[in-house]
Amino acid sequence: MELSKSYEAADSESKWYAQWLEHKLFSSQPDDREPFTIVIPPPNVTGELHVGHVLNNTIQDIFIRKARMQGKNACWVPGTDHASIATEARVTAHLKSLGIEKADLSREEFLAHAFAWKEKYGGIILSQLKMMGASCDWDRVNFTMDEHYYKGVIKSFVELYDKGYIYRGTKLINWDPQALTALSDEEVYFKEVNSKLYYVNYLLKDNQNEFLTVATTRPETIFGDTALCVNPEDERYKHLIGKSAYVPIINRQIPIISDDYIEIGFGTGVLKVTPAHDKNDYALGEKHKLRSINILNPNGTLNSEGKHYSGKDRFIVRKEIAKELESLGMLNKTEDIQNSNGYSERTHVVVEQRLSPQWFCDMKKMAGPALEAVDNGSIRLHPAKFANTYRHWMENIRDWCISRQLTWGQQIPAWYLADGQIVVAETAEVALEKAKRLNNNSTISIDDLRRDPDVLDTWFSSWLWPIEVFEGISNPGNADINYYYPTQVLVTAPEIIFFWVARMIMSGYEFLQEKPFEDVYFTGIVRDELGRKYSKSLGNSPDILKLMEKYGADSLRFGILIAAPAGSDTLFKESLCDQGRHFINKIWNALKLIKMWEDGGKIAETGDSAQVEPIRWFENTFQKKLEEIERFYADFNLSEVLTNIYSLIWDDFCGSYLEMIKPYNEDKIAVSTYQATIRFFEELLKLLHPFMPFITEEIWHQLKDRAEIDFCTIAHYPVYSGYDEPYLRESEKITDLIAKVRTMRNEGGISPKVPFKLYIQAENSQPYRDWEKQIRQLINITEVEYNGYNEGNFRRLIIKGDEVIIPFEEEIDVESEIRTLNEELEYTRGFLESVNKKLSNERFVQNAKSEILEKERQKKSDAEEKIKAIEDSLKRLN
RNA sequence: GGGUUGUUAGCUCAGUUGGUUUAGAGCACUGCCUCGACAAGGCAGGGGUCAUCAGUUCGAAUCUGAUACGACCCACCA
Repeated sequence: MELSKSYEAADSESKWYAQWLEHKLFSSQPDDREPFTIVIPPPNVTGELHVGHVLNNTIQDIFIRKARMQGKNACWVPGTDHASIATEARVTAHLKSLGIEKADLSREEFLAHAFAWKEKYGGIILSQLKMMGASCDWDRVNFTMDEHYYKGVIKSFVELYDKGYIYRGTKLINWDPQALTALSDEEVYFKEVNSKLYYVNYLLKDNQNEFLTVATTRPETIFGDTALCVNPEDERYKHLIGKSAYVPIINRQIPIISDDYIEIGFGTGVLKVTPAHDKNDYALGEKHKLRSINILNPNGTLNSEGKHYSGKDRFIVRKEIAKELESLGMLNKTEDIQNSNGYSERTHVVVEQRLSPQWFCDMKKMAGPALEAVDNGSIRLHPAKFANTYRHWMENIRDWCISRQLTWGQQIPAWYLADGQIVVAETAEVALEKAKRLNNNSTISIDDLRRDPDVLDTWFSSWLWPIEVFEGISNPGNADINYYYPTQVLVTAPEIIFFWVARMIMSGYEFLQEKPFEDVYFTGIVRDELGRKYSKSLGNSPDILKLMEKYGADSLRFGILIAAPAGSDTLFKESLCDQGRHFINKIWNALKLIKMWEDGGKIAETGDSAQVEPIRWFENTFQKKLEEIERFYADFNLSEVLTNIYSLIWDDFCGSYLEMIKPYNEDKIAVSTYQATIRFFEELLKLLHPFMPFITEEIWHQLKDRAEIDFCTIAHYPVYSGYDEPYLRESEKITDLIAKVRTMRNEGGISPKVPFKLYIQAENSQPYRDWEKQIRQLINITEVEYNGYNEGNFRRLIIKGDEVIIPFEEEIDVESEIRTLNEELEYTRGFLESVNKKLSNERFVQNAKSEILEKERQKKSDAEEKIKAIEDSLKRLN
């Protein structure tokens, strides 16, 4: 069959993916083999593939594919996350566009709409993962709102409640005024912003002509002020402690208290205390038994405490109240300052502190074993530096606010009785039984129980992911969880180390008394070529689908992996995909060359001993590189793995080996050489397969006829078996000779087409004799003569300690010849001197390891030989 | 404020416990080459006082300290 001129990625990719699925190559069931399990970090069900997903999922695919080829039972579990805030917002907006208000719907109706929406639009990302070549077990797709998953989350809640870890309490929490829900500390991010510092005057009760000036960034919160506070040591204000002042506008009388929390030098040294809207103020309020006045509605507008500002948004009030204060003469001045504000991770609006009753989970007990696991290396983080970050967070862990005022999510399994009693149970029926027992009253009916309307934080379901995808909580002790858990590698972004990774470790030990995974590989952040994060607002995100269409999934995978150094960010640009495409083209052309031999009858039945050396050389080179590649894999350094495979294929196989064995003119290639070449090609395809699954599968099949189930995807991965280092060093003489002759031709302007004769002066000429055929072929040599010294003004090259003489028909420039040799002589002498300096240093000879000493001696004798050869050459020239 | 981390060629990065040459790769750049796999290519070449200073050592890109600039994380700011 005629090969096409170039590789057609689109056809090949859809063809092979379909075949892989048809033959169930990605499916996994427990068996006798060693399991190798990865659970995907579940993308939001609303999500679409972006460049970060490509990096993350390609890495997982590489690990999974390699493990599969190494004979392990590879299982990659895919799925999506219900992402309660994001999805609820999307569904609500969608309904609105249809003229339906969420407020008009019952809980059940809304959920029905949400599930319908999810069925229709959700999970696009999973089909996009397939386009990327991800070898997930698609029979195991999980969703965090699946029936078993929902049940597992509820069960875990009840279990933790019964243990006393989960409790209900009224605390100051982070409030998202747009999503109208509580948030955990992790869902708030801080950003430096330009803002104004307002200096507001508070009149003193005792002397209505005097005032205290308070510097605040939030003048709209004065309605919630319940004290002023100064440092007890502050000489300016000492006499006022215990007195009172009036809040401007509303003229409420508030006490002036003291606390050493106040920094004398900061602002005016006077703090207005607003316990309902600030964490530190809240603490002060508790300590000094102050009133707490909530001035905000849930949506961020002021409530009736805000008097004539009631109903207006906090930011509008801030501007208006400044004007009013100014008109009243109570605004001393304003200053521009930089301060940091907390924003909602989901809606990106400024978060408010709000006092409200919520559900919390006490994490302190769970943190113990989780911290221990990372400290003692039972779980390894890559790069290891993240262990410090992890430890710091774990040691300072705070209670987790797990309730959300939303509908889309697992509803909290808590029921309230009329008197405020709380019953927590997996179902209403069990809750009723518990309520009856609790009150010793069998007349309580289901109607007396009111279920908490709130749902759980999405992360309260995600933290069970490695367990519940195998139904380890809803159906404990089943065959899957016993076989696949703990999983092997987790590949994720460092941003969610606290959100997710740390919590999975805690839940693993809490629910299964076992770690969830052995290694955690943190990818870097993918940035554009200017080092900026990809973001919607910058509009710099590449369209992944277009890139795949243009370059193919393999090239995209190549592009993103080659630029992803271990432990730091990835700078991505489209030209990297181009490099991937060039690479594919190179491999394709190697295939074409080999096919040409077959089709052109270039294969000879008889053996050819002249091709023994290239085969031996490549075998050793391959093994040497394989050793390095395995080392980089062990270090999770995938870009270096790929770089090495790339150069092994491009430089060593195509650039050197194929050129060495390529039949010229009427020559033929021995069938043994041909078979060795096919074998090498196969080994290379296997090495590359985890990175570029499609092109390798395509060539795997083009290379020879195969049985129906013979796929590169399940071929046996190459095994390192050692190599002959002295042999490889010896053959450097040949590559050195070839390169030097080419350089000489280049510099002398002598065309590669001009053939010439070679004289080689060498103590041991055997290596040159073994490679003579290749030498003649690669640098166009008509004849090689050994140790037959030739008089005359000829070019001389020094190969290690050997001398190579090239006679030309034309005159050569003796002067430049001498100059070149002198330069080399000078360099080598300098080098020898540095070696001698070391060797004549007694302390070096005494202290250095014997192998290093040996190396230095080898360097010395090499350099001396070389100097002698150069000097001989110079003598003959003079 | 606490912590982590970085600074090596024009760009992106390697450089293993200090000693494989007087520091490497890819991309970019320069020259030559359409020669029967491949111009999406081949062959060759130029380019770095390893951020700065001091120290340890027989020996430092590598270890220590300081300085400069940068990145990130946590806490937090009236």
